[in-house]
Formats: sequence, structure tokens, C-alpha cells
Amino acid sequence: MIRGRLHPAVIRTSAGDFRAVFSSRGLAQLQFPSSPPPAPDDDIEQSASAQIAAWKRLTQEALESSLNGRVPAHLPPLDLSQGTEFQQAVWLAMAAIPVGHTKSYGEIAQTIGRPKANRAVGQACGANPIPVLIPCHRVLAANRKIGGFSAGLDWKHRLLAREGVELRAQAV
DNA sequence: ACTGGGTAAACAG
DNA sequence: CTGTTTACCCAGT
Repeated sequence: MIRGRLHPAVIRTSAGDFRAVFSSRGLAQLQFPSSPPPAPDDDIEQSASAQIAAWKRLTQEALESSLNGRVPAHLPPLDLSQGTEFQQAVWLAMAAIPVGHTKSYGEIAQTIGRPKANRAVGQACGANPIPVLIPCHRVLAANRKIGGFSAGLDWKHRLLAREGVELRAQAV
């Protein structure tokens, strides 16, 4: 996992309260608004350094922009050290997908030089620690079908809709 | 050894 | 042209 002290934080956005976790290297995790309401004393406001407070602000702004289909002006540093080399390669490849565009799992696989690792790419997508900012939602199955989304297909659909991406029906 | 956010080819409606 | 089945691929756990 991640070394050193972790700093949880709540990121308020128009789409709900996201939960973030910062490591000493930057933003390490981001979670969609969900059930467990974070304990107030877990928020960084009280104990954290100015550095982390700044990252939190950047994260909040970047998130708000992304949720509205815009390109964030600045991103906080992302700590991907929790992933394997393969996963990090996948995440970086996803981060390079422009707003409003999509790629298939197979294309990502090709991009990172493992043309046949499409399935492993799917797995790496699911392991993406920082959804939205690392746009795992822009990765679709071949031929414009939506594929899956561990954080909930509704989120994937909503994010894509906000970016104006047209989808195709899906059976699954 | 098994799983999964996949895929393409081969058939069936 | 869509829906199902089948066989393969591959990193993570």
C-alpha cells in the first residue's frame, strides 16, 4: 500500500462530497460520494500541512471542472505509487484521453505496448485509485459499448453524457 | 488456479 | 443488423 501517513479529506463539489486521501507525494485516492460519511476529525483541516491544504484545494477545483466536462486548469500531484508498473502505464494512458473522446480497452493495451492485454487493462481500470481525474470512464469496450465500471455504471454514464459522448446499447 | 470494467470470430435470430 | 456462444489473452490476487 502507500507508505507514510495518509491524510483523508472531504472534497465538496456540486455533485456531492467526494473523499480524497493524500499521501506525502500527492493525491493518492479519490472516492465517489457514498455511504460512509467521513468523520470530521479525519479531515485535514485541523492537522495537515499547508502543502496538503493546497493540494486539497487543487483537487477540489480540478474535480469541479472535470464534473462539468471542462479540462482542469491544474491537477494536484498524483501519487500512483500504489500501483504496479503495468497499472501505472494504463492510468497514464487513460489520462491522455482528451475530453469528449473515448478509447477502447484494446486501444489502451496497444498504447502501452501490450496489444493483447486488453483484459488486463480492464482490470487496471477497475483498480484506478483516482476516478474522474484519471478518466477511466472514457475507456469503453470495443465498438462504443459502455463496458463496465466498478464505481457504478451510472457514474460512468453521467460523466460521459456531460462530455457529450454518444454511447451504444449494451447487453452485459 | 481463478477472476475480470475484454475481444473477435462464428452462428443464430 | 443485434444477441449468444466460444475460445483466447493477461496482470493481479
